[in-house]
Amino acid sequence: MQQVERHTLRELIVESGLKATHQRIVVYEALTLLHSHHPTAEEVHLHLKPENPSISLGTVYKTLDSFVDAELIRRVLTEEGGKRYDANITAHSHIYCSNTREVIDYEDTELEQLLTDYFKKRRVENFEIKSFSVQLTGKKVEPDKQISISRLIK
Amino acid sequence: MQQVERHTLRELIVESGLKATHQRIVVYEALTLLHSHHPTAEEVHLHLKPENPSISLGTVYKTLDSFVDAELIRRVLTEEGGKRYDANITAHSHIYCSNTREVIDYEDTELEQLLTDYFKKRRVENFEIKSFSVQLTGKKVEPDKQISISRLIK
DNA sequence: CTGCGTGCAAAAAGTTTGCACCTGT
DNA sequence: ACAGGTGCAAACTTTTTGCACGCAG
Repeated sequence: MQQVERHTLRELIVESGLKATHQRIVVYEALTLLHSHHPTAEEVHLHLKPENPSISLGTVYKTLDSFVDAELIRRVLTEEGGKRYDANITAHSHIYCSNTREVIDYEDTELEQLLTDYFKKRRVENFEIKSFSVQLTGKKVEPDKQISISRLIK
Repeated sequence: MQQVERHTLRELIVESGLKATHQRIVVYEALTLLHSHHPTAEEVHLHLKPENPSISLGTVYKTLDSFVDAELIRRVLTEEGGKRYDANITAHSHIYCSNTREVIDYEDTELEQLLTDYFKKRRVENFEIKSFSVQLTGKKVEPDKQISISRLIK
């Protein structure tokens, strides 16, 4: 997902039944670039403004909504109450750091497999499950090596 | 949790180091009553108004924040972007219905145990995990008996 | 050329804050 | 008595909406 060129983004958008406008392409591109940030609409807009001064925040909101509807991207669950978006729609989990309020990707194929197997045999009553993910909450513990210059400058 | 009388609620609040004011007691009570709704601050306020006309929405917001800080209740993760609260702080998971936008409790001790065991042996790097929960997303499938008059009227 | 998408600005929703007054301990 | 909590209203943040214009198919 890291290095997808514009041509492919356009195709993905068209395949979802949406018009591939310039705005949609750059919003999608921004999401893949900022994927580890799980950005808000405003963060996407901020990121795009320098290169695309005319793009409006309203359009970013509408675009993200269309993408979610089209299942091109997904909303990230959050305790904070804001809307965050994730271009990575493959099965993966998230860790919420209650200190920094970040949402960090947690990719663990063994865990995904464990749950896939579990839900294969155990159906939930009156419910058609589309996806599942594990939400971990905790606190980042900085390893020594991460006490770098950027920290000391502050 | 269903049937906790006011005396006990008061004790829980005091034990968390908070003053047991009338407002806090009724807010907590409302949360336990509406627990399956995972209400927002506004829904709690609406529920309380008839019996407590003078309680202000601002106080409900502040009270819920204090309760979360005191770990008396927890925020419910949501895709919608609003803040929802849950008085049930025991390990349990949630199902999000993309049709009705409800968050439904999913209690499955086998699942909780599976995950507890899994995370007991597998520590997450640079992270101190405090809690985890599984988020299922899907669509409610109404069983026949639920096709009731209210549906046909529409 | 046609309808969906965009930009803009205003409005609505949701949440926080400041401050004078009140109340549990 | 006094620290902490409450009510109220204003401010702020975030998201949605309506509409005239623009552009992809």
